Amino acid sequence: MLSKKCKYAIHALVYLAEKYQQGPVHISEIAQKKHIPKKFLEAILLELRKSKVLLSKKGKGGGYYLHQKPSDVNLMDIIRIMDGAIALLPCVSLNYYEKCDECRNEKSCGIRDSFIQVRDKTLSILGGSTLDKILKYEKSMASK
Amino acid sequence: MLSKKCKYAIHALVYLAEKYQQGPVHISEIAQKKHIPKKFLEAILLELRKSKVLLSKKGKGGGYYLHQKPSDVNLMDIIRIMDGAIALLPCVSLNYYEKCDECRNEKSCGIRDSFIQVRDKTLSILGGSTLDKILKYEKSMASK
DNA sequence: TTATAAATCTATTAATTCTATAGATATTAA
DNA sequence: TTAATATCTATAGAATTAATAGATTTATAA
Repeated sequence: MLSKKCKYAIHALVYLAEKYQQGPVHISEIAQKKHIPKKFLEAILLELRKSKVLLSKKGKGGGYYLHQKPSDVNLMDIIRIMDGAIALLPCVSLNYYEKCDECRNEKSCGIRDSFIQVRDKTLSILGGSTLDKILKYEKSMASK
Repeated sequence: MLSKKCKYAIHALVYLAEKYQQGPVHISEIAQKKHIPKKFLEAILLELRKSKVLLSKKGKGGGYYLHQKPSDVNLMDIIRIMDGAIALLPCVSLNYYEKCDECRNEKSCGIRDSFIQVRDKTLSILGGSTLDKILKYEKSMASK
């Protein structure tokens, strides 16, 4: 399961993709529209800014906005920033690998093999899920 | 990420699949061979017994053993028993569904769509990963 | 120059979950 | 009757998650 923090981050980013190139958006606006606790969202957006996903402008008329085009931001990257590993086992993670105590010979571990498959499929789907595709999907479904 | 409890459960079950039809196996033996804290493993095996995955025999010469053939036990079922939902979002889970506060119209949510794909691929891979296949894989790799 | 509105930073906390352990009890086989 | 085993109840420390509070900094506009 993704953490709430991560889920909030995704929703906030989809909202900012909708407002892409329309100037900075207030935290309060996002919090209200997406039903996210404001103070919590504050910390989330700050984290996304530090990871170069967002840019911000302080002071009056300030707010947050996307650093890149919506087509350059995907769910895989967001989840890794907010929650860390995507793989279901540490010994199978590409970015957050940790050795497993249970098996001596990693290569012959039949458990790993299944989770490597899950990891690769998941990365492929999430890596292809960009903010613009998510928006397009929502607009195509809204008319139905 | 799977919990350690779940990972321990999988390793223990693979071990019991190896000893299938060779009588009950002691907790201590599994704990030692798989490097799992004994008392923790105790709770895990008890949970698997209550879920009908294992059977047990008390007293001298007792222990735990598989209730079904190794080909009838798969990772999907084990993970659901130990950790609950497999889906990455509650609003996309088949067995542990929960409504999402962030989106009004679930059907038109572009985020859900991606996670439904991840869920289905994951279930398909894990559902097909049975204990006997895991064992076969290990034996085929051990000779290399 | 000043007032205001916004992000930023530091700290804290409540709740929950995870991981693990301790000790008493029940059961079975020899 | 004894020893070996699972079973049950309770507990607890650690880590993580989710959320809040309040002070500070920065930028804009009047």
